[in-house]
Amino acid sequence: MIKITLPDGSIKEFERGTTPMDVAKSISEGLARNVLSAKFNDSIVETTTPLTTDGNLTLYTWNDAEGKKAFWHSSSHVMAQAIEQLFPGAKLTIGPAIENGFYYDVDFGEQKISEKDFKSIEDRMLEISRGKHDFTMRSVSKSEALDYYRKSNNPFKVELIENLEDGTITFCDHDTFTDLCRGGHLPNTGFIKAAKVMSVAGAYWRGDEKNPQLTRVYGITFPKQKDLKEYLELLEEAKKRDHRKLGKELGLFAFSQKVGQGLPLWLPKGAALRERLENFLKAAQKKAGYEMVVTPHIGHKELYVTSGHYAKYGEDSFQAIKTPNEGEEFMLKPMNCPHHCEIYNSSPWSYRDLPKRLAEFGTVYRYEQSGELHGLTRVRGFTQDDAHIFCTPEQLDEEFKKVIDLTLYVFASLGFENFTAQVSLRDPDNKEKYIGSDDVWEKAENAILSAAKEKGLNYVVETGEAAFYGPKLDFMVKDALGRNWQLGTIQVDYNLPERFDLTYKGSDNEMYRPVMIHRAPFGSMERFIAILLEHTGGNFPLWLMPEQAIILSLSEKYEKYTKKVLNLLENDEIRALSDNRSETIGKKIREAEVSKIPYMLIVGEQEEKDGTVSVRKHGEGDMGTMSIEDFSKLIKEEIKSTIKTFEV
RNA sequence: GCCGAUGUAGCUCAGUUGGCUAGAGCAGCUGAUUUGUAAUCAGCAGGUCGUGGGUUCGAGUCCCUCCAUCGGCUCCA
Repeated sequence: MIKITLPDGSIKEFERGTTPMDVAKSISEGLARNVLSAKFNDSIVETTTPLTTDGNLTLYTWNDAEGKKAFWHSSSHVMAQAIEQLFPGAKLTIGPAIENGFYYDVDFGEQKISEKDFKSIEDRMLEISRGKHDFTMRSVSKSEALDYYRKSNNPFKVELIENLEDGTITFCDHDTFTDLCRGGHLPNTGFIKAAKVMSVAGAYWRGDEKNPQLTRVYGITFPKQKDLKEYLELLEEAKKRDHRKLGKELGLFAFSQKVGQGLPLWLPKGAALRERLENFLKAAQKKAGYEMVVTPHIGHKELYVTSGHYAKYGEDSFQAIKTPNEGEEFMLKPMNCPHHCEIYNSSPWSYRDLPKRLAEFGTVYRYEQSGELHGLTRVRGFTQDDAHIFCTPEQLDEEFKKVIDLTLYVFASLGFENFTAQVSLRDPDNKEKYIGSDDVWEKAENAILSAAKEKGLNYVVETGEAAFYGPKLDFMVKDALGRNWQLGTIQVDYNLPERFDLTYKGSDNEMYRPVMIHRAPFGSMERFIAILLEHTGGNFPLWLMPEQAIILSLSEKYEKYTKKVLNLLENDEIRALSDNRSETIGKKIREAEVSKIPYMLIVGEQEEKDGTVSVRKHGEGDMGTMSIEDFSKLIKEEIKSTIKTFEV
């Protein structure tokens, strides 16, 4: 007999060789019907794996992330089988579960796959599922495994197996299908009741551009048809919050083929919105001891040779601009740091002057490959809410933590609660991608890790994600479709101070090297506004709204009173519009609702007589009649409650 | 840049197997209406069908080039 401990702490005895499925059955028939996968002593096992020792067992259903993972991982086997049957000769590579569904990378060889084929793949998948084929794992020797895939002429699987250790290799079989697999499956294919092939895309073998390109087939499956329907509806809803669509509808920004791809044009309402955001951050930065600077949009090539950016990005950036007579080369600035270093160098500093915090809303231009551009989130010309802090090594820790506070303040003020903090470190196996010595990198990485820890940030560590001159702490936020974007960033840099020979005089009259912090709480105005649009669906906090209220007159007869109300609101610095057209009030309300104006003030005979407005709130409806002063007060209170001042 | 898809009026979309002068709703303009909480009525105007080439008696429709956009990959100072 063995002792199995369940998550609730209870311990039950079972025959040696009992399976997780048997345990589920012993608890309840219902659980047994719903159990999808299991974890035994920290490793994922099949529901049919015989348990031979005492241990902790967790059973997973569709409601657990692990359950979904097993579901989708198993589904990728089923899709692979369907593809193999429909596209004979297609070579399978890898097919993992992802956040929403799964994919399989396939070498289709000469065959083509497109959206037209999706339906037949889905149908075949469901056909296979209905067969209720068991997933069964078996161990194979390395030579056996290699033999199997050499015979089927699949160099990808051969390569994978060559990198595996003999004795650890397992295959998974279901129906007539066999795949190299580590495990973690549903009991059988019958659980899959709904299947959808979502899209195809090119993907490089092992994620390397130099390798051949495979076709990645994305799919998703569900235990109920209804779940699939809901998922697709959710995607439709998310599309309504797409910032590209909202930005156009709300008149915030536009693009022009003539101006060039990835170069946003800010329309009056969008420009005003940006300005409000800038002023919000400027006020906080002023309190935090930053000073504003302004630098040009171009810089001499030598500037970037010094910074190292030229060596790293010179070939892959907008090319140099030349002066007509002297042939001097200037680059469009891709970042502000070199300019700020030269501001630092414009006068000598004492340790007493530090930290020096230089801030600039600096517009930069980067050549992003055309396929990488994406609305406002990935553009070729954008404005960073940039600042560089030059401090002594002793001040670094404190300064870094202050920047975390500022960033958290920004995020909290704009309602970004679900962000991920990511510490991006150097890839220790690819040191040639970075500049600077090991010693300096170690110092910088430790500074970030300890600050993040001390601030109690819930962070993940990603190696190989650092900037080429230093490690970073990034604040990632998801868009409407769940894609992660880096917004705020804080970076520690010992390298540029070296390259620009930045110095300060210490208390001992010796010269020292300052440390530099690069930071941008928004990241860029463009990306931040894009993500904010997707989070709010265009219903920004009242203080940011292009228009806060619109006065809707019942008929042209009340034009005079409308003007009076408008004037009073303007006196109170409320951004308001008026609509005096000879349209029905229903139409005016509808248009105001569609354009997401937070408050509608309806005025007619009664209001004019009493000096009041009839207030309607966007998305909510009639709030009743109140005096103009009371309405002003209402607006002011709402703004006050959503935006707090930054406390240092 | 690579793989796949898309591109018709300001916006959302129709447009048969290639066949008369490319349609609709909304927005716009003109007029009527003077309105009480999500679309008043009528009329008018608006398109080199993304671009350039080709096939054809004939191309929005078929083929190629380029451009832009969308979903991914790679990249992201």
